[in-house]
Amino acid sequence: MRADARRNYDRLLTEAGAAFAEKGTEASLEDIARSAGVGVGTLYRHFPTRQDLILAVLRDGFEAMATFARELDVDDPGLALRQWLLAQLRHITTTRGLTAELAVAINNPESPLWGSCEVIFSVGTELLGRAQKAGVVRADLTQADVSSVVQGIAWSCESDPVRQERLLDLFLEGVLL
Amino acid sequence: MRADARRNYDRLLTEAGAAFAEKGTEASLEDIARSAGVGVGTLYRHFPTRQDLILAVLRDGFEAMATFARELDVDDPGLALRQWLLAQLRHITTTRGLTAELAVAINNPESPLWGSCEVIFSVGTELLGRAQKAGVVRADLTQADVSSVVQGIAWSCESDPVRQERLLDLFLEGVLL
DNA sequence: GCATAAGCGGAGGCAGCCTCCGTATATTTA
DNA sequence: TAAATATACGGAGGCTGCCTCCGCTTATGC
Repeated sequence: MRADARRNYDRLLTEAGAAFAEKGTEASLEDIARSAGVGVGTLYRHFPTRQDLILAVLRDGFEAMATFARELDVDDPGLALRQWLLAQLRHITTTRGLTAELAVAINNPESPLWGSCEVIFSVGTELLGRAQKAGVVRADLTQADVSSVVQGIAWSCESDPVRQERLLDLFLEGVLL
Repeated sequence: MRADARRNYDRLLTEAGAAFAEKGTEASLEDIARSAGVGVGTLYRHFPTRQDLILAVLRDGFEAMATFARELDVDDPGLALRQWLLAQLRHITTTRGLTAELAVAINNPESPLWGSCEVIFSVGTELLGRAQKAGVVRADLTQADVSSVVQGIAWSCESDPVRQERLLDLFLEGVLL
């Protein structure tokens, strides 16, 4: 790879990382090219699709993550696992787009979307309350917890209902008394 | 509201529902207007933003969901809750966009994105394995389960790290021995 | 230094977003 | 029922972002 190509590649990666973190993964590619000081043609030659660019940015972050993971305390595997998961949460969150508005709305009465989530929320609360009264669900669980977990599972296994069910069961086994 | 306006509103809602289910929430609004047999101007008058349209479609579905929930077996609250959550998963999944490519990739060796997820996956497997060997995590848990749950939590509480942590702990309490 | 392979960049065609306003139609009034 | 009025319609047009294509530039090897 020619020296100038390498330089442009690196600049694009840096700028893309900043842009995605700030504006989400839908940030304008022309803007990214501009702030890297190259033409769009150059961007597209290095990263034929947006996906490719996102992926390259993620890969960068992944390496740092892996390093972090290898340095975690070996003597306390439970704690280490937890720290690892937390770090991942943080990383995913900074690179993820903004599609979560609805997921936020369902737990936030201030949101303009709240009104139409209310029915669902109250019905869910009712069912949860009943299950708790019957003593089959731990009492400290809130409807907000439940809806977030459900949203999350739905999203993360969008095209695999079998996995969705498995994860839901995993969650419930910790929740059912 | 004038009769023709009502008619167009309903048509738009129907077509939008179909389009979002088929192509995700990024479906072209001009296409939706066209298939509803109205001009884009009409679409934008009724639904000033894409968000408004998505919301209206969801609201439609929510009503059916609430009806379903009210009919669930009162004598078995645990089962009723589970059925309710499953129905929600299904509903969310059909209306959600397609941003889940990465979430899928991390559990799918066939995906073109798999390569760069591999490091993360193997490091995670390592940490999980250690925790399991130490007897602090149940043995039947897989790395695929963990990464899906983490992705899901990250997404569903994107802008609220406190909630993220709480949900993670909820999950772990069911998982830790 | 020269040849040439490698890389650059931005014009241009296309698609989707959203606004604006002249036209059309439902509803009200007399 | 016909005029008056309020309400709603539609699509042209301006704009932004996507992606391709190809003539020009520059690094590299001899």
